[in-house]
Formats: sequence, C-alpha cells, structure tokens
Amino acid sequence: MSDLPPENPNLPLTSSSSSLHHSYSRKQKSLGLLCTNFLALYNRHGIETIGLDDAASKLGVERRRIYDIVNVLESVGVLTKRAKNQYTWKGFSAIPAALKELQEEGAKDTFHRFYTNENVKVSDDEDDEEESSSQPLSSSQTDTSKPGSLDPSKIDNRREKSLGLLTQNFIKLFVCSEARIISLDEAAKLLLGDAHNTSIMRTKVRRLYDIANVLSSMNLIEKTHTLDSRKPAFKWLGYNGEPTFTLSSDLMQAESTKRVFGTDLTNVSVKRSRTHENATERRIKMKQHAIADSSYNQSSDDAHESRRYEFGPFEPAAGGTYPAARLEDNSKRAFDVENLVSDYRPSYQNQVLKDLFAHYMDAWKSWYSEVTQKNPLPDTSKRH
DNA sequence: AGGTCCCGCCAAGGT
DNA sequence: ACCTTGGCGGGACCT
Repeated sequence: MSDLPPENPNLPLTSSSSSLHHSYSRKQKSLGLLCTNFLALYNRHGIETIGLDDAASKLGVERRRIYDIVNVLESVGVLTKRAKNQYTWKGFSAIPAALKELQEEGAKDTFHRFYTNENVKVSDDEDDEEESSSQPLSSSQTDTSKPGSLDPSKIDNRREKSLGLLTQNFIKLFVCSEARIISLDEAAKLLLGDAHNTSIMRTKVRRLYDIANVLSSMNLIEKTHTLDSRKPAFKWLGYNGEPTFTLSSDLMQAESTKRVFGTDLTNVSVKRSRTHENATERRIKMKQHAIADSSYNQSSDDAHESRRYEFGPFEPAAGGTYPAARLEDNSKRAFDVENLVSDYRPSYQNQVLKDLFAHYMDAWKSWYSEVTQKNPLPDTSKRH
C-alpha cells in the first residue's frame, strides 16, 4: 500500500455540489491552498498560539507541509516562533513593519557590500549575515571529497539555504528595487549566484514555486508572466490590507474529523485556484476591502500592464531610506535623481542582478525626469 | 515537451 | 536516543 486511494468517500466535506468529478487533483493539495486554509483557520481574533501538530491535524496534512508554510509566513512577520512546536500568531498587521525592515535591511547590506569591497570576485552563493568573524570560509565550495572530515566551511550552510531566508531575499528583490514584476528565472538567477549549474537552478526554482504559492495565497504577490516574453513571472502586490478570508463551514467541521492517509481536508472549498477569473475576483475583493488607503491609486490595474516592469508605490515611511516615487507628488521632488540613484545603487556581485538593476534604474530615471519636468501625465508609452 | 510542485526520505539540530 | 526541523530532488501532474 502506498498508492493514493482515489479519494475518500467518508469525508464529510464535499463542498456541496459543483464537484464536477472528483478524483485526485494535485491542485487540491497545493501548498497555496493549504496556506489559504491555514490562514483561514488562524487569522482571526482569539488566536494567539499555533501548535504545529494542531495545525497539521486540523488541516489534514503532515507536519512537513506546515513547516513550509510557517517558514515563509514567519519571514513576513505573520508568525513568530515561540518554542518548539509553537508559534505565535502576529497577524497580517505585522506585515508592513516586516516589509519595511526587509527593505532597510536590504538597502543596508547593499551599502555594506558597496563600501567594503564591492567589486568582488566570483563569490558563488551565500551571503554572510550576522557575525562574520571566523574565517571567510574556504573560497568556493569545490569540495571534491573529504570523506568523513567535518567540513568547517559549511557550518551554517543550512541557514543560508533556508526557505525563510530565500523568501526574504526574494521579497527584497521587489522591495529594494523599483521592480514590480520579476520573471521566474530572473528571480532564480538573482537569488542564486550560480546560474550555470542547472541542477542547483532547478532546485532553487522549485523552492521559488513553494514560496510563491504561499505568498500568493496571502496576496502579496501574484503570478503572471512577462508581457513580452510570455515567461512566468511574479508581480508584487504588496500589502494592501487583509485579504478577505472566508472560512468554509466545511473546513470548520473538518476540524473534528480524523485524517486518513490519502484524504485531504485541504480540498475543501476549492475556490482558490489560479484561474484568472478567480484570481482577479479575489483581488478586487481585497482591494475594496482595503481601498481606504487610497494613496494607492490608479494605473496599472489588473488587466493591463504596459510593460515588463512597473514601478511600485512603496512608501519610504518616515525617514525612509529608499526613494519611492509616486505620480502625485512628483512636483515636489526636485532633488538630484542622479545623485540619489548612485547613493542607493546596490552592489550585487553577480552580473545578472547588476544588469537588471541597471535596467530598472535606467527606466526609472527616464520616467522620473519625465514626470518631474512638468508633465502632469507621465506617458509611459515610450520605449525606454 | 516543458512548467509546476507534491511528497517524503533522511540528515542536521535540539533536548 | 529520540524528536523536531527542513533541505532536497524524483517524478507525478498539469498545461
């Protein structure tokens, strides 16, 4: 026994009708959907502590999956680890602060890299972080063999590759640049360092999908594709307020149900799906729910992006460290763009990132000066 | 024919 | 020694 049973007819859920034909569906077990249910379950008043086992059983999945979710949620501040098997629910309201921190952090270690020894060597992957004493780990990790010998070079190698860190770096990509849309492989390359090794690349991309799925279910990003190349890409939506979750009664009652292998409570209320209709629908819903913010405006709404990238309205927030431009107040921004740009120029070591950044900066500068001059209406329809 | 990404093995980390 | 975490990648499923 090992193959999945077609399905379990004992389940009390079956979202009413509409289950055209039920059969094992991968989608119904997706991380994204699971995350949606997870959020539906815990994103409410009264919740304060979350037990991994509790979550696993309530959602009908193995703990392993919960770790995936929890790790990325923690990256955006929604959760905090309290103790073994225990997390503290912080809620969506904790997101803005977390994002801001990521933004600053990103800008900071960018400076650091810039001032210290910017023009760096090959430097495969990894990034310092915390203390940096100890030896600068053995150059590249071309550790051929070394049977048995404990490699001191891979001490916290694990942390470096963690889903959580990867998530944060992924988010920094958006938050620390003006990029609004980043294609999947750009992201993979950026987050990697070695875009040559196909194997490593593949793995990284798999992870990216995992991350993207949960971030998507939170409505922080959205999967799309680049306008031109048709390549899959991620669009940063940012935090616009809490998504409106509707906990299906099915899920509620599923709480008491015991899980059997192969059955999956996750497939309740299969309303998530990534069909365009639903996705758009959800966003609209969310938007009106949080539209109060306003300052977020016009433009680039759903349907049409005018190009591969967009400039996001990321608020620098009091004493912010990053230049954020918005169409509205362009008039009062008379400072020297050039200067500012160089000040904030990240110094990533890998070429791809550098190129990408240059690309965005170029676009941004021309757009910015255009807007700044006097044009009340920035016409983004020109090439470059 | 890829693009997605579920699933769970099994190795680090903790206690 | 046992339990918790969670990297990793085979290969099934979905365009």
